[in-house]
Amino acid sequence: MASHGARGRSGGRPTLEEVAARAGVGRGTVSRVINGSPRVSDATRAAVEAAVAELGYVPNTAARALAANRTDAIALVVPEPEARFFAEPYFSDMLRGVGAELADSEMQLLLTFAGNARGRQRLAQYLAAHRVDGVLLVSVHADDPLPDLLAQLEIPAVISGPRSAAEALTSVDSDNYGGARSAVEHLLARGRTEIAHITGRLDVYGAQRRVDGYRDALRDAGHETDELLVEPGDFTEEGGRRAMSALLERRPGLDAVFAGSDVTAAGARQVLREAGRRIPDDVALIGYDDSAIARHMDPPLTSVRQPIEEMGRAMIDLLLAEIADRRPAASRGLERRHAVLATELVVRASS
Amino acid sequence: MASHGARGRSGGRPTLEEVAARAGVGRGTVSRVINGSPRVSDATRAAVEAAVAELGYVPNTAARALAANRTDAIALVVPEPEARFFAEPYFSDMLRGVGAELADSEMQLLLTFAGNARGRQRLAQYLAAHRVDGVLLVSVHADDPLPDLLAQLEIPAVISGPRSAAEALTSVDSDNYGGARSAVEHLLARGRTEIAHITGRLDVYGAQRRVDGYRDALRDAGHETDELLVEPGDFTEEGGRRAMSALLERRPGLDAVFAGSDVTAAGARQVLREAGRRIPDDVALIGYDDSAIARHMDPPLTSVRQPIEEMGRAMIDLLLAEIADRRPAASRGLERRHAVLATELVVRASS
DNA sequence: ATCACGTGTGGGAGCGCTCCCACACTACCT
DNA sequence: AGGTAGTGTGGGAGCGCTCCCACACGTGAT
Repeated sequence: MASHGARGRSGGRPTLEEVAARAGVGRGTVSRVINGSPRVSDATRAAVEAAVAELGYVPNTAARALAANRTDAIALVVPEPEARFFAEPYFSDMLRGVGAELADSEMQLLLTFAGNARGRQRLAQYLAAHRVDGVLLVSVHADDPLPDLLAQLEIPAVISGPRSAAEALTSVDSDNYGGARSAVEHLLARGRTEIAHITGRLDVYGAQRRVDGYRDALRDAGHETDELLVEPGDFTEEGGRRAMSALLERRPGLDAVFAGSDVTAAGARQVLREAGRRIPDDVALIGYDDSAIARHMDPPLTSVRQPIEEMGRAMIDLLLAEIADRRPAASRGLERRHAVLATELVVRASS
Repeated sequence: MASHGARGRSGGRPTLEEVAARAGVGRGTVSRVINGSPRVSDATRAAVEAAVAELGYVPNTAARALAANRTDAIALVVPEPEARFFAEPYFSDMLRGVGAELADSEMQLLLTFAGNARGRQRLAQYLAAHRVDGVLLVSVHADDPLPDLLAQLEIPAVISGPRSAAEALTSVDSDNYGGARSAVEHLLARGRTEIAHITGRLDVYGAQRRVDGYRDALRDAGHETDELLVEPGDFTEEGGRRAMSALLERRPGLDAVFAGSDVTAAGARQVLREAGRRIPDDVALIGYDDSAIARHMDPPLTSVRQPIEEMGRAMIDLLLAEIADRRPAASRGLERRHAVLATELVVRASS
């Protein structure tokens, strides 16, 4: 057996040319049918479709990508270690929305982790090779160079987070400020007076905005700011425990805690229990994200729902639009390129 | 700093040809350097590498794929709804092993969900288009047509599970039978006499093998089979609760439970607690997977550790070898194409 | 009749690579 | 001297598409 015969012409998949021959038309016509161009007569279209079906023709992605200079793929970039991706429901919700919105598109989704230096390196290489038509960037940190890199490479990209994170990039955000306000206002309305806040990781934009919402709600209600009631967390359960311990020590009289995430609230709850505080009788507790944890906690946790799945959908919509705009290199419409989605307070037994 | 030098040309990225011109060599030589061929003199190689660096050359993936008829990508196919993927540590461990082993390869990993009919459809289309060089198939169910499809399309593939699942495909499995035996033998050695088993989903091959191991261990120890001590579960917490309730009703005198997964064990634990049974005093409990849950449970859960991460590594190794073998269309070495990795019982306070 | 258009259609010219053959050029034999 | 390897190198011939120009047809206005 000739070793170089592996390039087998006869045994391979059918090509455009073969379909064209079968249907008795030219290559261009088949291409038009495949790509849904309207400039084909009904009879011709039917003949081509028949030939495609008979031969089981499937377009060669590589050839298309080379000729058309596009890949029909987009990347969901997670600049976090994989462990966090699995630990936080945020990402799975986001992925669900993205997947759903992408379901009826031809686009293929690539999941890319870039949690360490090596991953960053690979990603940069990857983007430089233009292996994707667009990028979805979630969980961007304060000093992250990724947005700049994307802008510089002129790769369409949508970021989840506030516009300030990367002015040049389209963004989709949820109303972190308003969500935090609604939580605090709810606690105030229930008569709580000493309300603590365990923040998220402050190098994540949204976490900072929640702190702002917390502060402003208290200030607008006439409370004076007590910085000892604010303790940094990091979105993890362990961080929640640590912060709660610190808070109890500094302000044993607190009667409510607004946590930066449900997971954090779970950690805080443990410490409160161990300290003999009843929830909500002694201390009211509110989380953020309204994830599955919130529903299953004992008692069920009041939480600020972010429309994460919708955010995923919105991000895809904007990204696809931006990719489509890239073809005719005009009309760089700057209108409504920054979306903010509303949050909702889901009240349960913990408050 | 010269990275912008050649950009003006046709507005695009530098090509092989441009690198060749810059280095004063031919296209073929540059290609050889890029692909690490040894048939290049040191001087020439250095010149080419300099030109590559100066121009910031990055190979065009599409062109390479078209010319070489390969994609440098492999797919990790998860034939489950996305929710399960996130809920079960099994998948994240597997992904970690796969990712680690792939880190120093040029291969890119695609994560593909095919949990519903629509996903299946997309996947089939995807495979038919040969968009990947190989496939990793995890969590295959009994009547799944995917292995056959892969064999038919002649796409290199490695399956996680026993060889019987798809004789034609390379497989990597952990010793489910032995793992279950070791768990039961441990319980027997501790003097337990009425040992129940909550199974995994029985349409998953591994779960069935664990039942076999459970039965054989009891039989070999001279116990007679009591089918009322076996209750089907589905790997979920809820399933564990349901099964435990059923078992307690049928066999209130049981003194040990071997659960099909740690998550299942967590569910069983809740029901045991509510029924007033102390662990391990009244009832010993053993899980499977040795996931994070096991370590953090109260009391810490004895569990059968599967080397999932290693399985991921092994799968990648075998797959890459198979892809490499595909080039010279000879030597379809059938040797050691079915690997079985050992399990280990991790004993903690619950037994 | 001529011209002007719009509508379908065929096929040439690439896209940027890899593969492989041909061709130096150098050893080291007979 | 001629022969025979082996080594490094250049470049033609594609891979299977998309893009776009050319052209064959209508059809209606001049």
